[in-house]
Amino acid sequence: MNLKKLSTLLGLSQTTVSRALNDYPEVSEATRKRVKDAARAYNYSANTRAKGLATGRSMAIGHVIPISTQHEMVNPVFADFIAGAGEIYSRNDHDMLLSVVADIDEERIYRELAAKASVDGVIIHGPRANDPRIKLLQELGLPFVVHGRTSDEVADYSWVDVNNRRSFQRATEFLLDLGHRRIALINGLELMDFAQRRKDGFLAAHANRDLAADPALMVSEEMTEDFGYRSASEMLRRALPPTAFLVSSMIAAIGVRRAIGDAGKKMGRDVSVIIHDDELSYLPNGVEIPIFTAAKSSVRLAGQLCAKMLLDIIASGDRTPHNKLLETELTLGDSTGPAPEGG
Amino acid sequence: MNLKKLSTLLGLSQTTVSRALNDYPEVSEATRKRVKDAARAYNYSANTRAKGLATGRSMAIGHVIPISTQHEMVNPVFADFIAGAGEIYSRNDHDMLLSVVADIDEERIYRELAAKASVDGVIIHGPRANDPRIKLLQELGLPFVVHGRTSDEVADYSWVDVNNRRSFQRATEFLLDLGHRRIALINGLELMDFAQRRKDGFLAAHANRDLAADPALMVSEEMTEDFGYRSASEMLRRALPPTAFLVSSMIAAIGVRRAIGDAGKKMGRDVSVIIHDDELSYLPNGVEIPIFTAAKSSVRLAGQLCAKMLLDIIASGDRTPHNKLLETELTLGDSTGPAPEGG
DNA sequence: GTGAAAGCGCTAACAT
DNA sequence: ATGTTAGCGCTTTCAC
Repeated sequence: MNLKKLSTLLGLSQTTVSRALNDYPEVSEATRKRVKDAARAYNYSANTRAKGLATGRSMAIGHVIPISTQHEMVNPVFADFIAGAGEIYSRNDHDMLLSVVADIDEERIYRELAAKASVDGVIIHGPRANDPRIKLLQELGLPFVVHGRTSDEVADYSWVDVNNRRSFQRATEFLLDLGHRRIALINGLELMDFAQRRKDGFLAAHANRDLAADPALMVSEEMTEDFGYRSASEMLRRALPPTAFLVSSMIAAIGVRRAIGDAGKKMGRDVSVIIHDDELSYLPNGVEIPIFTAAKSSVRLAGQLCAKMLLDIIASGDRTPHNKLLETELTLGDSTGPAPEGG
Repeated sequence: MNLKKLSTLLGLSQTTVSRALNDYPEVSEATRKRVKDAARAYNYSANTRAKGLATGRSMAIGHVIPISTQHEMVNPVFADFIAGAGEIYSRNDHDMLLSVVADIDEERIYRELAAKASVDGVIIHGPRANDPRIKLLQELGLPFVVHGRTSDEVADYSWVDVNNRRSFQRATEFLLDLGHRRIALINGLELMDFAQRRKDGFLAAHANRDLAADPALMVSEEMTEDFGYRSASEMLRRALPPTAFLVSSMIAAIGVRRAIGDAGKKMGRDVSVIIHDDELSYLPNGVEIPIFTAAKSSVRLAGQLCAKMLLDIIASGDRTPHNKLLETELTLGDSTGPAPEGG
């Protein structure tokens, strides 16, 4: 079924049928109803490509998922982010175009997306210091929203970010208040902006109490489960092992948990850094070594906000930077548990 | 830059330029080179929608990601599956269209994808018994490949599946050979085809040795971490707790591990059900309670195969069912560890 | 080996 | 309130 057939069937012109379906005001209500009923009856939907060609818009948003060349690994938070964004897109009749691409090839992909005009805008993930993608997209004139920020640039682009610094500062303060003095920070690659901010928060919490964070307890690498396992195992074998872990990713936290189990320690309560009143991603259990991880729910929310912001920008044609900093909260469950043995 | 401008620039007709770029044989090599160089220089790529409109093909594959209405949860294996499929698509100049949709709305989405002609084919995930989507897509004439199978239908559709039955049978046999007699099966919802097959394999392994599987050690539910934690905790509190766990999902396995830790048991060696010579997803450590999970690598491979099969089907126009059963192997690491205490 | 022209299915001026 | 027409950017006969 296409517009031509449908309009012949109805004894109307293509124009009128098109206008009726797209809610143009000049069409009479009687006609509109007749047209819409017929469209439903014949299961008619306008051909995406023809519509896009005529309007010059694709009604699609691109997400470029860079896959680590080293580990062939997809960052698992994408699943939740994508789910959040996808929800917004389908609610606004937009499609989501996914490009899974080796992180080396990212620039080429953006150029292609722009040249082929296959999307109206893109979402950028995991910005790095002085990220070249931002300049590129501005040059290409392709609207975009960054999930995260890069510290070293002026804020001349739109972004949505979790307040990483503050949430890690508070998480650290929470552990310090419990009496922990040897807190390990298992962090992401420091060239990633979020890892840098989280570390800042971790250090600030110590500094505010005139304590020194032990550099030997701070590691940063690509966040694999193996990395969590290796680094935590090594730390736990030391004469003075850490009494708590602050872990920057869920995946690495799995490895950390395994290491704690192997070391014969009890698993700690998981405390999540969460947004608003969203639920905990882990249930609490007996506290001995607390582990903090970022909650899935916040990632999903970030996906929704990025998507909404980008659609707004595209619809309004307004290219002045928008941004949104998501404040997080610590949710601690019903009891804070005992202080660590060695003080 | 578009074809018209490019051809004027070159002093050629649109036709010739188009033919040169699309490797039509009748164009002279000299012209082809000149055209391709110019295209690169001006960063020209054919507009996706115009090309699609002219050819009647979208060069895009749809993936409908159903999100559980109960848990608002995305099955995390999608990340790896998508990564595998995406790799194949980009290698073949296809786009991937993702629709994240409440599982209730799936049918509507398929109808729309077909009506709007926004994709050339789709991949179906997580087939259930007598899955209505299969009939629907056949009716719509939209080419598709199913990731998984439904047991109750004749094989008149194309699918790619892991040999779930056999891999779980072998995993169970491995545990039985180690001396385990109380093996827990933490399984997915039994209305999902894969869960049914895995259970079959589990039971077959017992039956082959004239052993009876304890029904109280077999649970099935939507595979959340919480489910893994709850069910394993409960089982471990019993007078006769299980000595090994066979877990149907990585996420649930995290919960199971947590429960094992809480119960004061040591974490088991992780043994993965893997395909071919792909690497282990977990490193082995001290054995006490073995846990089996399906490896991520197999999911990625399945994504690649589904994608490749679908592209082949579309290219050839051949609608006779193709299928592929992926055989799995157990990789056991370097030692099998001690038998369980209570035999 | 190259070009002219029609047409893919739709929207958007411009009539009426 | 409805219809006519041109055109979005490409591919594809058909002609030379």
